[in-house]
Amino acid sequence: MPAEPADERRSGPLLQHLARRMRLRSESVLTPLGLRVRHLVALTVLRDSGDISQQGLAGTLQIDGTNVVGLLNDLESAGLVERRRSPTDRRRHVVSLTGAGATRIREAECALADAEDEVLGALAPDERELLYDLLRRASQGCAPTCTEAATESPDAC
Amino acid sequence: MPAEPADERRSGPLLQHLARRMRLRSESVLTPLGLRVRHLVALTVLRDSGDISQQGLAGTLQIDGTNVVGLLNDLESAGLVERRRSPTDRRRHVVSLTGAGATRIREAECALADAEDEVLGALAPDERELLYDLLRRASQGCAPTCTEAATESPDAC
DNA sequence: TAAATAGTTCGTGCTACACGAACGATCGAT
DNA sequence: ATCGATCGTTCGTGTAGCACGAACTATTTA
Repeated sequence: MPAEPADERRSGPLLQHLARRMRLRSESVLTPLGLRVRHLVALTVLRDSGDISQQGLAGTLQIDGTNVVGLLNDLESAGLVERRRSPTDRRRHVVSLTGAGATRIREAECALADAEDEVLGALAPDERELLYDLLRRASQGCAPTCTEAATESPDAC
Repeated sequence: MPAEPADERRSGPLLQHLARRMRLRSESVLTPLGLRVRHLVALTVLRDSGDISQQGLAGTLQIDGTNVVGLLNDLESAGLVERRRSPTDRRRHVVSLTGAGATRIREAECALADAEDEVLGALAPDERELLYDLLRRASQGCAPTCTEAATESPDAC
């Protein structure tokens, strides 16, 4: 047998696992704030990527455009985001975070402290910060639409 | 207003976001291997945490015990895991990864290379390795059952 | 003017799960 | 030896998240 038993460890399954645990923990905490997890995900994306069209948001969140409508209806009726018509293309809506939205995100993040403590309890504070930084950069890296990368597939496995 | 606008950045939403992207990307790749994402998550947990009861697996995966049965039925009929009665408590099933299961994980991880490249494309190879290490340690940290921590809630936010 | 595009609304269907009930096998306590 | 609790199993039911398609309006582009 070969010495190395194929060191092909992928983050995918671990990401799924931790995300599930985090989601279950977060839901009960977020409910009193009138938010679902997906709302907070959308708000966070919006905060990190700035103004964006609904189509762009659908691409980033990887959800169907028709479902973006309902998601934004929730957030807009709560005053957390704003839909303005794009001046350059009046078909488009430019979605942006409001001041209230930014505040609500901070409140939610604060409320999530316990959930994060439970799920990431094994990590030291500086490690959690490192994790956050990696996740944020990975998230922004494929922000606009990764879908365009579907063509290239240099599978050298 | 205070100088610091509350630097309460949480990893939760980013975890959800990236996990979703990763899951969507992974599904099509895993299908030819006869696996769903949740199967690979279970196998990975099983590999990392060693033998475990079904109840313990339900706690770690945070899914209902009745659904663990079906999940393990899939994996066992594919020869990837084994159910043996515990010698100390014959009510229990001790679930363990088989050699074929370990092999299949490696195959799956290999096949997931493209998906990971797309989702984590913004990270350098050593950063991805770092991310994997953090995720794995966080995952193992709350392995047995975090549920016991539900009682304590020293919310000092 | 015609065709394509962004967003909206509605309906349909699928999948993942939670949850409860009922059952057999087994353990623990009495 | 008996009884209640526990583990795993099977079945059924319900719900939530989403994808997908159709039809429509407003707008841009060819």
